[in-house]
This record gives sequence, C-alpha cells and structure tokens, in this order.
Amino acid sequence: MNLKELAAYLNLSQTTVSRALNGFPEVSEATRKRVAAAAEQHNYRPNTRAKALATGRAMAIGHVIPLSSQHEMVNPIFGDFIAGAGESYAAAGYDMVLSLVEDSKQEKAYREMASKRNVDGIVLHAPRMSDPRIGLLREIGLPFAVHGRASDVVGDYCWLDVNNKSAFERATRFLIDLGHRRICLVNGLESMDFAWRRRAGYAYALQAAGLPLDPALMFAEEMTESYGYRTVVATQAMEDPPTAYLVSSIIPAMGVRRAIEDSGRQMGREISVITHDDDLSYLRNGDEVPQFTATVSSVQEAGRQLANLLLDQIRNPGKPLPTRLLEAQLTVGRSTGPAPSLR
Amino acid sequence: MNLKELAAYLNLSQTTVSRALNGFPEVSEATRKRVAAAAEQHNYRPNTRAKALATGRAMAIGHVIPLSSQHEMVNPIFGDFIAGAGESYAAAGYDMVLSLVEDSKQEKAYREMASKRNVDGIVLHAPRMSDPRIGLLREIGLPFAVHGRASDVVGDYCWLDVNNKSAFERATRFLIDLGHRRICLVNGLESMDFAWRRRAGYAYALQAAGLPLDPALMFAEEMTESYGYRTVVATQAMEDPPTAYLVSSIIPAMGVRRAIEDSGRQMGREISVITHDDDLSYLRNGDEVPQFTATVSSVQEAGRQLANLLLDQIRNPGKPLPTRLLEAQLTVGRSTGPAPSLR
DNA sequence: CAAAGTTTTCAAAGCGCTTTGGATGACAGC
DNA sequence: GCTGTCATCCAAAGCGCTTTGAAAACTTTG
Repeated sequence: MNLKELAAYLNLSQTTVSRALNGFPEVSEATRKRVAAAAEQHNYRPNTRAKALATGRAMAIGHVIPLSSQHEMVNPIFGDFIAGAGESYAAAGYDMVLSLVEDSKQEKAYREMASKRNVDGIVLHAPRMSDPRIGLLREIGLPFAVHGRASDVVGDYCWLDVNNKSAFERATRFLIDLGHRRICLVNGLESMDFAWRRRAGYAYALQAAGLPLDPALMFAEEMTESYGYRTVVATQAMEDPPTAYLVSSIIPAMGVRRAIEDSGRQMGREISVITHDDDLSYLRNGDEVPQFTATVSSVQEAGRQLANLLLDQIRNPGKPLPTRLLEAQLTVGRSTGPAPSLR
Repeated sequence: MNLKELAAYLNLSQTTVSRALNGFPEVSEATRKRVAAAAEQHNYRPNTRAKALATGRAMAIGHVIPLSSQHEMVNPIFGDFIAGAGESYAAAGYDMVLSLVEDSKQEKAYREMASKRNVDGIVLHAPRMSDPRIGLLREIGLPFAVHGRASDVVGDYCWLDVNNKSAFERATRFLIDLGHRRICLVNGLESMDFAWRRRAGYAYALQAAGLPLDPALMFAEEMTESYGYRTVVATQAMEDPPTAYLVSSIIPAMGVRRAIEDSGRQMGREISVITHDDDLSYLRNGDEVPQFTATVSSVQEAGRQLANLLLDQIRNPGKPLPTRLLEAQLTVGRSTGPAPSLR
C-alpha cells in the first residue's frame, strides 16, 4: 500500500493524506482521524526512500567502525555504545547504518557516505591523537560527532568524552594514598587519544607525589585478557615488582586478576588493582560489592548522549557545536588495599 | 554534483551517463572512459535514495537487535557477528542498518522495516524455540535469514547454525571419558533455541553412558561472568559436588574459573571445565595453548556466511532456501583432566 | 444575498536516479 | 540512391513521496 493507493481508497488527494499523516494544520480534524484510521488499518508506512528523496533528509546516522586489519579486533565496547546510541536514534525516528571498514579504506568510506547521501550525520569512533578523519569530515561538510577527542586537532567539533586524565589521576592518587609506590600502568594503545590522556593523568599524579616515572612499568597494547595476564607475569618477575596495577579496561583486568591468583596471591591484599570500567552490560563489575575498584563511566550512556548531541546539531545547523565531558566515578571494590609494606 | 550536472558537463544525456557508469553495453568505449574519468574527477557518486527509489532495491540489510528490557543486556557475541556480516555486505555493496528494539516492540519493528522498504532483507538474531518472528517474517514476505534455528517452527526458512547438540554431546562424552560422573551444565537461557539444543546434547551423552540426569546440576541463566561464579559457589557447597562444568560461553566460564581458584583449587586438576567458545576477538581463549578446553565455532565466521546466504537468496529469489550447519571444533586446553577419584 | 474571508482540498512540479521506446547517423548491401 | 542494420545516443516517464500555488467549499459580514 502506497500513498497513491491510500489516497484513492479514501477519495482524497495525496496532498491531503500526506499532510494529515504529517500533522500539518491545514487539514480538518475529521479527515485527519479518517486518514489515520485507514493508514493504521492498511498498515501503511511511507516509503523511506521516497520520503528521503523528497525531503532531503535520510533520517539515518552513519557509524564507520574501523576494523584494524592488523589485529582484526572488534572493539568490545562497541556493542554497548551502539545500544545506547540506538536508543536515542529510535526515539528520534532515525535509523543507524553501520559500515565496517578496514583502516586503510576509511577515507573512502567517509567520502562515500557523504556523497551517496544516505545518512544525515556520522559518528566517529576511536579517535587517535591527531586524527585526520576530523579534518576530512569537516571538509566533507556532513554533521558529525566524535566519541572521544583528538588532542592535536585544532578547531571546533562536536565531541563527548570521559575525563580520562582526571579519572586516572584520581585513581593513581588513590593508590599512592594507600602506600603504593610502584604502580604499573596497563594502558590501551597510546595512539588512541583516550589512552594517551590516561597516561597523562597517571604521570601527573605520580609526579605530583614526587614519585619517579618508570618506563618499565608502563605498558600500552590492545586491551585483551591475555595482555593483562602477560603483563602481570612479566612485571612480577622484576626484582622490584609493582604492588599495584592501573588497568585501562575490565577485560585486561580479568587477565591481571588471573595472573595474580595463578601466582598464589590475592588481589586486594598483596597486589592492588584499579581498572577503568565501561560498565559493559555483559561484563558487570561484580554483583553487589564491585569486584574491582574502578573508574566507572557507562559507555552505553555515552552512546545515548553523543547520539543526542549529533541529532541536536542536525536539527539546529546554525548553533555552536556542542561538547560534553563526563566525569568517571571512582568506586571502591575488593581489589585495592594498603601496600604490603604498610601491613 | 548529481547526474544531471555531470551529464550537462559532459554534453551527454543522463541516460548515457547512467548507462556508462552502470556498465550497459549500448555505450561506446570511448564515451564510457570519458564519463568514468569525469565522474572520478568530480567525485560523483549516485544518490542512494534516488537510486533505491528508481530500482526498487535498497541495497541494505536490516538487523533487529532485541534489547531484552528485563536485563538490558546487549548480547556480547553481537559485535563479532556484525563484524563478520559487515564484511560480506561491504564486499557486495550493501549497507547494514541496525534497529535496537525492546522485546515488546519487535513485531512492530519488523513490520515497519518491511513497509518502509529501506532494507532488502533481514537477519533474525537469537531465535527462541518456537519463535513467532519467523512466521511473521514469512507473512511479511521480505527475505530473511536466521542466526540459529527455531526447533518448533515448521516449514522452510534460511538459517545458519552451529551444531549445538552434537558439540555439547561430544564435550559431555569427553568429560565422561575422563571419569567425571557429576557434570554440571551452566547453560544459557533455555528459552533460547541454542541453549535448549545444548542441553539436549548434554542429556543425550549422559543417558548414553547410563548416567542419571540430575536437575540440581542443570542451570540456565543469562550468560554473565557472575552467573558462572555463583553457580560454582552454589554447587560446590552440595554434599556431592560436581567434578566438572560444561559452560555455554567463555564469559561465564571466566566466572567459573574465578570461583574455582577462589576456593583454592585448580582448574584442570580438581575440577574440569569445558566451555563453548565463540572465538570472540576480544576474549580469545588463551594465547598458544588454549586456557579452556572448548567447543569452538567462530561467530564472526558465522556472520560472514549467514550474510552471504541472505544475499544469495535476495539475488536468486526462486531458489530453495539455503541452510548451513557448522560443526564446532572440540579443542583441548588446560581446563580438563581426569576426575579426582581416578588420580 | 453578494462580497470577503477562512478553511479545506487538490493538481502538478520536483527530489535524482533508472529504463523504456525511440531517434539519429554511419555504413553496408542492393 | 534507397533500404536495412548497427552502434550510439537521447527524451520522457516513472519510482513514492513532499510541497507550492491555486481552487473549491464553507463562513462570516455589511
């Protein structure tokens, strides 16, 4: 059933039917009711493609997901982010279109999205420190929003980020306050902007406390479980091993815990651990008392909010570009305790 | 730049330009080259919406992701499945559109996708045993493919599934062969078809070995880490505790391992564990020697293949509906060993 | 009751593409 | 020179919707 048929069935013009359904004022309440009823009855829904063509709005947002070809790793936070964003889109009547693209083909993917005109805006994932994609998107002229920031990019753009520096600074200070002096950073890849900021926070807290920055205690890799495991095994073999670990995600944190327990020690006693916790729905940090002391920030909530920032921007093209900085919550769980020397 | 402008620039008709770009024979090689060059130079890409409207093909596949409102859990395998499917779509020039929908609004979501005509086909996720959505999609008439099967649904449909029954039967027999007699099943929600089949395989192997089915050893819940933990704690408190666990996913398996090690025992010695392993890219089962003995089947590969089944079906509408059954690989890791009584 | 104003409805153009059904010209055969 | 055949190209219709500008129907007013 299309508009023409529906109009014929109702003995009305397409104009009137269209207006009735889209809530225009110049149609009487009586016919609006009649039209709505018929549309409902025949399960009529306007053809998106035709509507998009006529209005110029695709009513869809594009997400380009980088598929790092090197390690073919799908970002685990991605599912939750999408879930949050999807909720906002659904509420606004927007669709979400996904493109999974190899790193090398990304520029092409963005340009194509723009010139194919099948999305009204784009969400940029996993920004690097000086991410060329931001300049590219600005040049293309399609509204976009970044999940995170790119430190080395000048000029305005719409972003939403967790205050990674402050979160890791507070977490590090928390460990220092507990008497830890050798704190190992188990970071994500530091080409990623968020990882770089976390390291900055960690370094700042150490320096503020007059503690040295030991490069041998700073790691940066793809955040897998086994990365956490390997890092603990390696560092505990040092002559002056760390007494605490600051970890970038709950997934490597699980590996950290496994390594600690494999070595017969107990997390929160001999060795302390703080992790960042994205509050992933399928990897909750414990049931009641959190398993890990953690800097918590829901990535699902981030998705929800970033989507709304982008939608706002699309609806009000003139407005200044919105940004939002979320503070992570430092919640205390079972994985931290005083440094062993102080016991 | 649109087709009209490009045609004007080339002093050609839209027809000719369109045909040149789409590889029709009735255009001379010389002009085809000229058109291609100009299109390249001006970075011309046909407007998807207009093209879709004209051809009747949206060049997009829809995925409806159920957001179980009760536990607001995003299925962790989803990211990897999407990554695989996305690869196939990209190769075929298709987009992927995602709708995250509350359970209760699913029927509406499917009907809308169909009548809005913005996708050419739909992938159905997480089928239940007698899933009404299959009948619904058949009625709607849009091509669809199911990731998994629905045991109680009669009639043909396109699906791709892991042989869950056989996988869990073999895993159970493997444990029995090692001397285990009390084997605990840590299953997913058994309203899900895959979970039900796994239980069937487990039950079949036990009965074939003349062992009793103890309902106190059979659990079925949402597959979180803490579910695995809780289940081990609870069952090890029994007077005749299980010596082996058969787990439905690597996520609860991590909880199982944590509980075992928390109790001071060692996985693979006092207690054996086999898990199903979806080969998630961010939760690999160990580096070289697998951590867990596991029934392995890559969900990313499943995504890739299922997408291709659906695309085939769309391209050849008459053909019988394709199906595919993947066998899981039983790989031996460090989590299994002879039952303690036999040591 | 006619003129003016208001509400309600409509015909038709246009969004950017594909595709049908010619038109045009070049060339060969008679 | 005339017709027939190819190889090229084109004008125009149509996909299903929105939206403009105008007409019809109905109310109000002097």
